[in-house]
Amino acid sequence: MSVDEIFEKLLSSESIFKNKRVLSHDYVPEILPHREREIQKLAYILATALKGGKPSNVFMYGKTGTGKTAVARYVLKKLSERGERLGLDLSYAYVNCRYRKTNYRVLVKICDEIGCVGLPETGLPTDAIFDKLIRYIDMKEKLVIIILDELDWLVKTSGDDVLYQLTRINNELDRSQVSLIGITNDLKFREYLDSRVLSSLSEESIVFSPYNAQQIYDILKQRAEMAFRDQVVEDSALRLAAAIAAQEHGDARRAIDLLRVAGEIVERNGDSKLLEKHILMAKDEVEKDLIEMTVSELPLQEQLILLSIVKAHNNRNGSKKVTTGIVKSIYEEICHELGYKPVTLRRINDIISDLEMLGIISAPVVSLGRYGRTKLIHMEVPVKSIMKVFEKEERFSDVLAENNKK
DNA sequence: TGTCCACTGGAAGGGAGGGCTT
DNA sequence: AAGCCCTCCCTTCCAGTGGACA
Repeated sequence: MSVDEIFEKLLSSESIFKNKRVLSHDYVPEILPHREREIQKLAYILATALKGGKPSNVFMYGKTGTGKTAVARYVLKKLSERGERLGLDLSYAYVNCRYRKTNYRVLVKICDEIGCVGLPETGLPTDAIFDKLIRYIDMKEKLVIIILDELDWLVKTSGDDVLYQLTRINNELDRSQVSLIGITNDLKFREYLDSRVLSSLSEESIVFSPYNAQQIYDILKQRAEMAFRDQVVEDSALRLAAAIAAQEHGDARRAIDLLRVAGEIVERNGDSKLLEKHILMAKDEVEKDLIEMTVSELPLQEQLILLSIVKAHNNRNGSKKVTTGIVKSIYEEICHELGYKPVTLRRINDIISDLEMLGIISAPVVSLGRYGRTKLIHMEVPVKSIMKVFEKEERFSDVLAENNKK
């Protein structure tokens, strides 16, 4: 089929989607099923703002896809609508720390969100940005609510300095006030925090438990009705998607991804109904895409280490364990062959930790007694998807060719 | 019971690539 | 242009450690 034909086909056939945007990550529906309790609690806390007071800081915990972000956005949206009607000056900033791992970038993003735009991505002292933020907020008499999503990433990579400053920002403000909402999916995260920051941040806390299959089904049903034309989606397909997502610790976002990708597959194939088989196809595609994208965006050294880990697993005869030391020696061989300068063991160790954070590998520290202490490295994703990325990279072709010979 | 392996992971710092202010 | 300060990736140095083995 030529490109023209593809376009033609897509345009001429009636889309199975009614409103595809409903299935995107940042869409917040009018009704959030099974989160009534959490919404109420957050609304109670934030309602203080409507009377001109400063709401308590809130800490929200819960695994990925349990609705934390959606609840926060939902309540904030309602709050600012209501605030507007009452003539209150209220604004909020949403920052996902996963994509802005430094203090500086988080601050710039906050400024950006509340309308203080045009700050450079790099260059200024962090303090200068902080001052700008304070001055901007204090310009008008207003309440600013800052949502810090995936806060654990920020604290793990650059400490809690900014968090500390933010929890104390009200001392610096004369006319305005700031409330913080911290969101994390790492339940052990509290341990990393300075106790002053923790107590200030968790004046209130809300815990989100994972959805079960029935609840995910309800969510999917709601979205499917909005997203697809009538009679397109089979109920069994929704059940299956819900079951798959429930297995993976009740992640509703994953379930919605499955539904969206399945819809795309249906459309691509020119089918008219979304069935169980499409969900299964979507499952593979979603996983593969995610892994391939992650791996292909890794910096050179991280790719080299990952390649070494994959090789170590391939070479492993029988029960030989893959440890940091083994990866290091294979990595050094590969660097030698390809003419790269190898990084030190200390750096390798950090890279292994990074790969673990990304979920590509698991690397718990174990003690082998007499044989020392090390990380025991396992693959957490199919090797095939990783290799697919490396095979496309010309710079690795030499090592891979030799690998195939063996 | 103590030793000692093979690391782990904190701390400090450097230098390349970049932007801001003066 | 100089002098700061930023991030990112990396190095050097080193104290700390769980548990198999002698």
